[in-house]
Amino acid sequence: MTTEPNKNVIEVWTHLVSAQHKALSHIEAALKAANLPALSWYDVLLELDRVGKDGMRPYELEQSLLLPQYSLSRLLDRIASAGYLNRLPCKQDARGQIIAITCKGKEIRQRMWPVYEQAINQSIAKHLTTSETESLSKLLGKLIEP
Amino acid sequence: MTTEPNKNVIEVWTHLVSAQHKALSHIEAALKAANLPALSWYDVLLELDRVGKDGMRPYELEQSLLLPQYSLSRLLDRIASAGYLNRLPCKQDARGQIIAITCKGKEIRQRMWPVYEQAINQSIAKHLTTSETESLSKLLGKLIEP
DNA sequence: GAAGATTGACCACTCAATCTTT
DNA sequence: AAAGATTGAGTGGTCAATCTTC
Repeated sequence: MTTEPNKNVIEVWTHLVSAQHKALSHIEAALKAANLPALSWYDVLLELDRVGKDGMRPYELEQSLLLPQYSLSRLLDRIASAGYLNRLPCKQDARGQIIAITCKGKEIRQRMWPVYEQAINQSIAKHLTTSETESLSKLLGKLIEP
Repeated sequence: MTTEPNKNVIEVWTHLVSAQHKALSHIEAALKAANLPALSWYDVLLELDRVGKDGMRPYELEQSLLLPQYSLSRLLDRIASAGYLNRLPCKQDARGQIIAITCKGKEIRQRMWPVYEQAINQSIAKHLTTSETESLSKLLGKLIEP
């Protein structure tokens, strides 16, 4: 809480970067080794799967994923090209569109999850006790608060 | 430590991504707003500044930074073009080279640090007590261990 | 004018291939 | 053959500009 230099604060930052990098590399490598799409695709497909067949608007996705509009636009292009989602015109607002997951998209997401989950467990759970996991989750939560 | 699905483990992962993303965005934005180079340049310049005027070999830098060889090679290109480091032939091993920070490089690194530090403090210290900071540092440390 | 979304140009990262020296 | 380092081609991210509709 002080404004003076604090060694532990710097260390939190460097450890945060290293830990995220290490876990992410492991997860992406596991997906690639299983011939599955990248993690960014999973995030999109998960959200679309949750809202079901009525789909959602891209600007709604922006908020849950941490992507700017132009970046999401191109990501959706690629996922749509692979046949995992459809883009439909939006009747309420002709500027926008509705994106909805396809059967093929649901299927690939289901195949991704076990690989993803196992990689998360290996990156996180293997290093911590149950109680440490809980503490870490709470502390990281504080960093995210506005 | 279990192999069964654990809600907190997933939450640690998602919070880790969000927290790192939030802090990184803030830091990069602060550097850009001050018309300073990106964070990746700082990491290189800091290592070079530490070893002093004798410089170091690129493959040594690879280990401290989390970059593959080809990625570092291009990063060094850019930093050298800006005049912040010199590439010198290596007499002991003609395959390699020595990279050393320039005066201009030292200067820009010194100008980057206060901006960087303040952004870290705003991203981390503002959200945590001293004791929480210490705990978080230790817990994140466990994730990095091999 | 503002919001939803896309695009062209540019920058940075990745992979595999390459070159030189050991 | 292995290690240090670079490069060409392809991919993804970023910025500013643009288009359409509200």
